[in-house]
Amino acid sequence: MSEKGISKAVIKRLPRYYRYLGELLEAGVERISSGELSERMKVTASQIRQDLNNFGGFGQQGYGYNVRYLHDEIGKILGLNRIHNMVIIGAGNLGQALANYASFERSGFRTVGLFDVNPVLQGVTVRGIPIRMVDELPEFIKENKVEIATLTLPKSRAKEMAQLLVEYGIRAIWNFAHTDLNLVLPRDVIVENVHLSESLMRLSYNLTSYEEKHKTNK
Amino acid sequence: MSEKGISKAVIKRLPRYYRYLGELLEAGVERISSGELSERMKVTASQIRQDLNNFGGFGQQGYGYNVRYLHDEIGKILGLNRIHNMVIIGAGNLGQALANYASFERSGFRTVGLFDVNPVLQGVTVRGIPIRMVDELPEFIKENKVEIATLTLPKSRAKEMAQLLVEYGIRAIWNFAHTDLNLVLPRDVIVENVHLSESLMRLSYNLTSYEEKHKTNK
DNA sequence: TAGATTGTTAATCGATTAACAATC
DNA sequence: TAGATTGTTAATCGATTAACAATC
Repeated sequence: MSEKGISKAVIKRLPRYYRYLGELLEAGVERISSGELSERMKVTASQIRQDLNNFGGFGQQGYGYNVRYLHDEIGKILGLNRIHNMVIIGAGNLGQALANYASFERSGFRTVGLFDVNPVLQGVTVRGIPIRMVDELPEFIKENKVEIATLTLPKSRAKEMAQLLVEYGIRAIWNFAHTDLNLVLPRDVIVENVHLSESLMRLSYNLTSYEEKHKTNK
Repeated sequence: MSEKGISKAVIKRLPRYYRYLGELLEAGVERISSGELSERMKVTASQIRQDLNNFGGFGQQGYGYNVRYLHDEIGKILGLNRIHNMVIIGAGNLGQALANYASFERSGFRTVGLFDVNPVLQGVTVRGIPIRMVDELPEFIKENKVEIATLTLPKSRAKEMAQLLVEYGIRAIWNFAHTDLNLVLPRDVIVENVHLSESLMRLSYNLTSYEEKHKTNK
């Protein structure tokens, strides 16, 4: 019953399939073959079929895949068929920006609380959510069945806060701090990293190496 | 002279090496072996040596790597040894949050302009940067030698804006819109994606599949 | 010189692509 | 039934790890 050993590479692609299927759905497309989808997404049809077959046979020979069905099934695999309660820890610029992002709500990710250590922020509200102090966290997490904590704290404070959050019962951390939390947390806690500065460095690498490559041609 | 064919997997790891070396540097560590570094970073020593040797021999047999030297060399490889001028297109919550991020500045990424299509925002300033209207873009990009555009626009507007930016001379796009720009842009334009919603879905997948796996044990 | 550790080649492992039999 | 397209096995390709000779 339990899926096991699905590779990270496959999981990484699932949300993109989900997005394309959502767009097809909106466009009123009813069925699609791996061949057609492969053209749109610029991946091989073989990869699409292999990826999907990690989770089951969603298609039908001679027909292809029903768009709505496949979209919903991938949604279920991704856990989008239920509500996930989140708190945001760190109500600085990024924390507030994420709290304002209504679009996560549509996929079932509901921000129920916003926390900070700075007393000046206490009571300030963002999109109707008041900023609370972190000492209220243990109770809040239990009462609101919070699964996910978004960490938008400076790296100096992130590790200890992550450990506290886990003590308080948080199951997953969406980590925006520039540090590797997974090395200090139990393995059964999910950590998903968004390292913006690293993303920017990769961009910079590509920019730089592209220029290097073409310098001689000028 | 020109590096070619460095795999994406390697490039993805470079910023992390850079971060660890920066921390060692701050901690006053002078030299480090691939073995020691491998323990800290939880990767194999072999991988570290292989990765680095894509770019040159930075170490010394019997000694290891000089921390400062290696840090600086990786910095150069990543293009962090010069200033990159950026504009942010889309001055909503996320755009403003990114404009407020002083820490990118320290790696040489300088936000010189902030643009939006909404006239209501015209003249509002964020961290001293006034929000401008997009019709000023062509001139602004040329005058300020802007290389990178950060796209924090709703997906409906992202593709056409990306195409305009490229016409205006932008060399790279840091894409926060939920859409695949690379499919509509020339191949020599660098696109680095930050798909927050996809990141959240991967987190949700891991959370869900972990629960599935342990459900039976209860 | 002896010990340590790199740079690099070879072996293994995993992921992607190709091929095709199964089947709608 | 014939045509289309999946599900799945086999072949290829690439990335990671192991091993070790080179060398500081």
